[in-house]
Amino acid sequence: MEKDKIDKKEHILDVAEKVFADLGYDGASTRTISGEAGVNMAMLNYYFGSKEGLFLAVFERKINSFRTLLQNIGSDGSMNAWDKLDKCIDNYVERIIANNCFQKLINREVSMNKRGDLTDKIIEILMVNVYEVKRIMEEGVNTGLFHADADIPMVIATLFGTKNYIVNMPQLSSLILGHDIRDEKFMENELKPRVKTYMKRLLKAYLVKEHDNSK
Amino acid sequence: MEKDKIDKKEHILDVAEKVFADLGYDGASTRTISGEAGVNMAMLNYYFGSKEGLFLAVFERKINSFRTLLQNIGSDGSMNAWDKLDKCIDNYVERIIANNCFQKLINREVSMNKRGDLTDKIIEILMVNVYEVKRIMEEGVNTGLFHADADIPMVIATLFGTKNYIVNMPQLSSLILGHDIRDEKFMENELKPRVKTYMKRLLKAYLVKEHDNSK
DNA sequence: CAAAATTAATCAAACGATTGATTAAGCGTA
DNA sequence: TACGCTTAATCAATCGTTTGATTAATTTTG
Repeated sequence: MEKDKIDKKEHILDVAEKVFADLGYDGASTRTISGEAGVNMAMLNYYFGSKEGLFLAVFERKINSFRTLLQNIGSDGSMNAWDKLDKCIDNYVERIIANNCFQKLINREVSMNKRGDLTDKIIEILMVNVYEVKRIMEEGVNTGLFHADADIPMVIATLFGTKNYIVNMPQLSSLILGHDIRDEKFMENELKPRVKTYMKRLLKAYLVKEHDNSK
Repeated sequence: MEKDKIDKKEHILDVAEKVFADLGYDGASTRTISGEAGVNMAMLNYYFGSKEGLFLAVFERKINSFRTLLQNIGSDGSMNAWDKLDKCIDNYVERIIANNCFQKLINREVSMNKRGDLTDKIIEILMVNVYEVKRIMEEGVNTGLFHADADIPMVIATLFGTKNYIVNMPQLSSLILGHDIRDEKFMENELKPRVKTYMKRLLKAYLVKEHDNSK
């Protein structure tokens, strides 16, 4: 049936995403990917032209689904900046941890300076989300809800950096947290709510007006 | 002069560090490294045994100087947990931003899942520093200085994650911060003090006892 | 001290293994 | 049969590493 054709390509992309994330672009050989996917090596070139073509296909498939990630929480008039920030955190924790393989891929690729055209595209898309968060935080400052001296750009670095650290260095954060974070159940039932709660408390403590931010 | 002989190994390590940082472990071939260093290919194996040995030599040279630094802070009886935390932040910001190439290299390799022996060694070394910071924070909790409900492992993820984010994704953080962070002057005169101040305020706001951490 | 013996450093060349990619033959279905 | 899919076999290139020979430096010996 023609369905198998489509599903096989998707299956290859699924496997390739994971292998690329685990081993890096150079470390992931076409033989490893095809072997893991249970298909003949030549199928990769047949479907995607080349290794780089496969890599790009992995990216474009995911990136398209990422485009609408933060669906304009900022423009929702029924929420104040605190609620919006909470919603951002919730959405991000859910999304990032669910796609942690791809997240590792993104970070490795961006941290690598080569392959500039692809990197530029990734950054451009990532910035859409960054600006959305930034806009919400600045709204909080402007409406007087957040601390006036808050360093918003740095808060963004903390928000994204903390979750990146957990996702990108699972061996390290597993040791720190005392559990293997690659365990699905622990991830879903404990880590996700824990990260959400922590991030909200952390940012709230810093952004709240009452505390002294000038020391 | 006989100095050249000793300096040659150091020179190879210098070049290897840069090439590894630019291209990654897999991407950096022994031919590229030896070529860039202006030495014969066989010298890498002659001096360091293997490519992996060279990589570990690069790694250990950098990490060793930092290891004792944190340990001295933790065991200093004249400081309380707040002072120690401040000092940790100062040292880390100075150190990591000054060695951002090396930091990118570390993160890229640790984020990989396979190649166990090499990654395990790196993690083992990194954990020494992590545990030292963790010990200081737990001291703050146990002595009643820090908030009892503070999520220390997550705070560590924030501490390291925020800095990693800035260093690893310079293109992104440059856009967020509004300046090119690869500009030496901006980095030294503005970014470093800014990150220090921010990290101290952020962690203090979260760790301080007075604020409500239970919402 | 000078000649001889030993060690260390360096090199070009080549090793076997693996890389990404291509080929031509075979397969199943319409 | 004809066409899209799949396969094993094979390609040249590159990988990390090893080799044997050569030179430079050091030590030992007479």
